[in-house]
Amino acid sequence: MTRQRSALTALLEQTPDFRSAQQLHEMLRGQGEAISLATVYRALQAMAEEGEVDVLRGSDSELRYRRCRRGEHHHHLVCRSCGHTVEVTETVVERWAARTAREHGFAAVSHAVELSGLCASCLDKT
Amino acid sequence: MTRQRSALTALLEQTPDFRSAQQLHEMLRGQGEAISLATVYRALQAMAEEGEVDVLRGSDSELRYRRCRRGEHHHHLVCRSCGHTVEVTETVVERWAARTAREHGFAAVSHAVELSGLCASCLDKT
DNA sequence: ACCCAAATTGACAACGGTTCTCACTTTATT
DNA sequence: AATAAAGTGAGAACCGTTGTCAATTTGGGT
Ligand SMILES: [Mn+2]
Ligand SMILES: [Mn+2]
Ligand SMILES: [Zn+2]
Ligand SMILES: [Zn+2]
Repeated sequence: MTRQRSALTALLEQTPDFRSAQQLHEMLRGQGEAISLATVYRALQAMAEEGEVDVLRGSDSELRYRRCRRGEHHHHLVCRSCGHTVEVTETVVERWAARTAREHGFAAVSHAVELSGLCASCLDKT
Repeated sequence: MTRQRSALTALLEQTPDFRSAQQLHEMLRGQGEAISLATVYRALQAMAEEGEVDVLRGSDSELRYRRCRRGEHHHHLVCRSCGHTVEVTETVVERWAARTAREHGFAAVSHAVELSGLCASCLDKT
């Protein structure tokens, strides 16, 4: 565990919304940390493989990362305006996915499910 | 409607699986069509905006396109080995998405749902 | 068929996020 | 302190995609 990694880990711990590698890098620089962009990318992808952070790809092509509270499998409801994120755990979708796969003779099926909309507070501001 | 566009349209019509812009370009070149890669990109993105083709982004960062049979909203069950694609229309997920959004005070919620696994024929080959 | 404005095309440069390279520094172990 | 292994930084390279702009093609009016 290096200085750079623990700085990133600490930052993720106090960042509630999904952020891109570049955003996280800027945030670290902004608070005086000396760290390179390449290191941020490497650390994030290592954490993602370990399941320590969740990865999300928006409509654009850039990945965004988040330290999620619950360790178990879940999905995200993300505000497309402010980024506010709600973790959603429910078995309805998992059952649907399993049933659909079985009906079509598929196996080893994984699913990608994300919801994006406008959160209550963003709706108030209009 | 130009020569290039109709060639691409015809190709998509007889291509059952999701293909990338570059793959489609190579296929057209392979059958003797003179068409540039930029034109393929432009045509595909126009068709996507018109809803004439569906767009899917896999684990990598490249987009894949497919002329889907049903025009209404649906999801895809894709074989990660051979690309074989099944269109899935069911209301379970839509209801779950709407309910979840409402429970958390979100509005204007859209959902991205994709299933990927191994199809029956790919399973046989093992 | 001809004219012409508008749309489309092709070759190539540019872009943006990400990954690679490799010399150097830091870490962990003895 | 000595040493091997792991991590880092700067910048180049990568790759799918989008932009540029001159040249070509298209379609509607005549
Ligand atoms: Mn799930
Ligand atoms: Mn749906
Ligand atoms: Zn919001
Ligand atoms: Zn298959």
